[in-house]
Amino acid sequence: MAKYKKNERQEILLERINEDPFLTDEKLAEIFNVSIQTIRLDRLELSIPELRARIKNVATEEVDKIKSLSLQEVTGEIIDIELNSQALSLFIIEEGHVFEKNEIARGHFIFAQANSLCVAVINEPLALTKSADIEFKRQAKLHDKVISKAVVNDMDNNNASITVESKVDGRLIFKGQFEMYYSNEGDNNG
Amino acid sequence: MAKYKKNERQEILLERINEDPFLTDEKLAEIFNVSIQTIRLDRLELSIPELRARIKNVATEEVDKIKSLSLQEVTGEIIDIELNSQALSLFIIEEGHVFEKNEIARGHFIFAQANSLCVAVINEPLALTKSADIEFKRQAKLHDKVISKAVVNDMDNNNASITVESKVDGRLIFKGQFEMYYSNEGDNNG
DNA sequence: ACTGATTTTAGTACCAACTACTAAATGAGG
DNA sequence: CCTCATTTAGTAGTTGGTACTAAAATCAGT
Repeated sequence: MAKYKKNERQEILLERINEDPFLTDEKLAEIFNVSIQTIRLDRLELSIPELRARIKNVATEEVDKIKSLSLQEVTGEIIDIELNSQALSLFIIEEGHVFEKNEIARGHFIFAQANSLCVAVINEPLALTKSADIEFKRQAKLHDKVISKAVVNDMDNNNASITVESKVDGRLIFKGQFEMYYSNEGDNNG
Repeated sequence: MAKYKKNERQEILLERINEDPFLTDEKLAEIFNVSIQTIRLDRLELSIPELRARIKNVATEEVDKIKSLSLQEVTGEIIDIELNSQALSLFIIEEGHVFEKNEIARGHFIFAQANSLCVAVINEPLALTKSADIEFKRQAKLHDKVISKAVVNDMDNNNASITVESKVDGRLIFKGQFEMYYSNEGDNNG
């Protein structure tokens, strides 16, 4: 139970609280075998907020994450659109979109961006994907900015044919040919 | 500022706290134009925990949600697998997977299930989707149980050809032909 | 209008987990 | 031994409550 020096203790304290933000000063005092006051002094010096504030931070952060996830109804941000003609979207690959081990984007997000764009470019209340021919040309990695471009080739008889190309740094990573069904009845998309 | 009756107030209280768990009794008292004691009585009757407990729940629960999201590396639960041959997975359509307005599953989740299954069935450290031909036969709706079956047609020269069929209640909703690249180097999938 | 029950307020004591502050005790180095 | 840094102790005050008692207000039925 050798006590740490101030420096050491504060370093480890930071780590510990990072690992588990739910530790009270009391427990931390036990862990480091010092008084509560010392822990409080440490937190003050390191400007680590108190337990409740930490918990609240965790809670609000996670709430934000959930919100941003439900925003993913349309994957990617539409940056230019000419209805029934063509559209452009940007999708930034974040932690949630990649495989942990190799940081390669999961294919379905790339697909989702393209698919969402197809739905968006069609100016009708109902738009469903009927079929698609897709090709993954190269991998997208964490933090890549994927630009997707959809071009409507033709639209008639409630069917639209759309070509999508997705690029990272100008290099093609994905290409897809989408056949969509649309209708002015119904209320939404798919 | 007509005051609600007890029943009404408690119903709305529940909703309010569900929407925003960060409301103190004090603020709730203001909102409903009643005393703090009344709010506390209400919470007691409805067994709604106090603010701090609520926040803590959000913090811990949402951490779990994030974890379950990373579990979605494989979308759907694999229920049977014969490596390099065939596999079966179940994917239950939940709130997060559908368009709010019409409760139709977003296509990319259906695609993701199929794609993940292809990755899983290949018993190699690296498996990437090269291309796919897919067809959405009919819509999947909220709470549907989608059963996906992948059959490996052939594997050679680091390329696998896989057919996937997804069904709800025995009816085909999705069919896809996947061409995968695999390798025993690298460490993961895509 | 009166009564009895229901609902709402008020008020007190207590709790956890603190902050902010003062002050005393303990170390460690020169 | 003296001194400065570090640690500990202790007090008062805060937030957002619980648990409890009791009074006041409101409502419902006769």
